[in-house]
Amino acid sequence: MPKPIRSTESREAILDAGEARFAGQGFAPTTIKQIAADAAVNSALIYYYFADKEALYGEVVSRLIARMGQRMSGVLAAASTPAEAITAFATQHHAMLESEPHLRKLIGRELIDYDAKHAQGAIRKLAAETFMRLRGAIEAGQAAGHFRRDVDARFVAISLVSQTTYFHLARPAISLIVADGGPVPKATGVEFAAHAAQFTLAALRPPAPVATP
Amino acid sequence: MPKPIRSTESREAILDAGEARFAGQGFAPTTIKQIAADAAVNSALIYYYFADKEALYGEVVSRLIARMGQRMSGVLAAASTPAEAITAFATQHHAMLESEPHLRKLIGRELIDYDAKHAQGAIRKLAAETFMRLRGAIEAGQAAGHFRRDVDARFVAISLVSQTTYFHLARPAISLIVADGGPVPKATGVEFAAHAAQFTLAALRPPAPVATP
DNA sequence: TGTCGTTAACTGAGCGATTAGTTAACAGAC
DNA sequence: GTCTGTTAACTAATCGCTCAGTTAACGACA
Repeated sequence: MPKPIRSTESREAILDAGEARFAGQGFAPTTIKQIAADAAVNSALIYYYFADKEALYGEVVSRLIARMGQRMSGVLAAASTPAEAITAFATQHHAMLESEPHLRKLIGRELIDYDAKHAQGAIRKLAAETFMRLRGAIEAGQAAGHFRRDVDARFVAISLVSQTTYFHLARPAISLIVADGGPVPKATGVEFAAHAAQFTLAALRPPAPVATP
Repeated sequence: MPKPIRSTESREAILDAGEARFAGQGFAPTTIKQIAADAAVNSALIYYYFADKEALYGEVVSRLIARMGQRMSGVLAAASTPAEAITAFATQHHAMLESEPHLRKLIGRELIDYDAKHAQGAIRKLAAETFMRLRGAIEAGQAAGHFRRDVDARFVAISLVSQTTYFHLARPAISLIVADGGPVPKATGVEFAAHAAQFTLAALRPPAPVATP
């Protein structure tokens, strides 16, 4: 039977299917035939658009990280004070990891399995744009005297990111701690994101000035 | 020709080889033959000691997590004040992740790929013993009035663990931030662990009392 | 308007290599 | 002589990837 020509539609479908499969099962256990079936496409077509399985994987990962960077950069750009930037970042970073379920697994695996080699470019951009914006906000707060100055702004930014990220990455362990082994309630995630922001702001609070008699 | 009988020695060798391979490459890409070769053992012997590849993997992961829990519990038990517990935990947790290179990858993958299902028991024990000790130290500090009371001690403990863990998990990304893409210097890791402890203690510092006129 | 050439999009069939797991047999210890 | 530990040889299945084609769309030219 003849085949309808979908052109770039097929390519997108392959990328979407690949994202879901690679995120859900990992690289090796995912088969080209699975992706083809999910995308409703002949498996050979995948090799028409992508050099091989790994090249497809690379595009999937890069696309996802770029999406994440754009979203977080937007959040930071919209904040009007350093404190607000920190709060907004924590809240939105958590929300993003909650709403894009593939993110946590795909990026986690890319970092662990491949030392981010497929996403080099995307991660470099993430570091240069999104992370730098976050660091800039912290340094602005330090310059204005709202935050203590005796901490490395880069370290503070890492501390902030680590909290929201880890909460999602280590979900199965967290669930034992906050939910007795059951699924972590959505409200708890929101609470924790708020905690991370407050925690960070509290750590940045300048020490009480010494009384000058 | 048959080899001399090594019994439990062979079993241990298989577990060790499995640990290195599963950590280095992940579950699926690791083959039974590779493990057998590394352990200097016939591949069929693996099926003599373990039901299948997955059962072997489960034992490898559980053994590793148990080792980690024991070490960290010891660190916490040795601390004499809540503040010292926090500092010691951060320092030693970092040191452990540095000295046991398999930990980061194996546990990361177990959390992401399998929702910790192979390590259920080991992680449950970790949550009940090690994590509870850490939480207890924080609550003791709150009870004694050294730490502010308006934070959930469980969340604080997660915030602390997340920082040291994330630093190692996201190493390829961190290297772009603190080392311009090169390998993260050992000293930077130590500095960050110290930062995490100070950061946590700063966030726990009670707010300056309001002057009562 | 018709038709011819070219190219992009797509497919069915299958090769070659790999792998988890099995089996039947055997050596040494007790 | 039986049980534990160990092995070589084998199987059944899977999977990445290639290849030799087919089909649809489009532009050029008569």
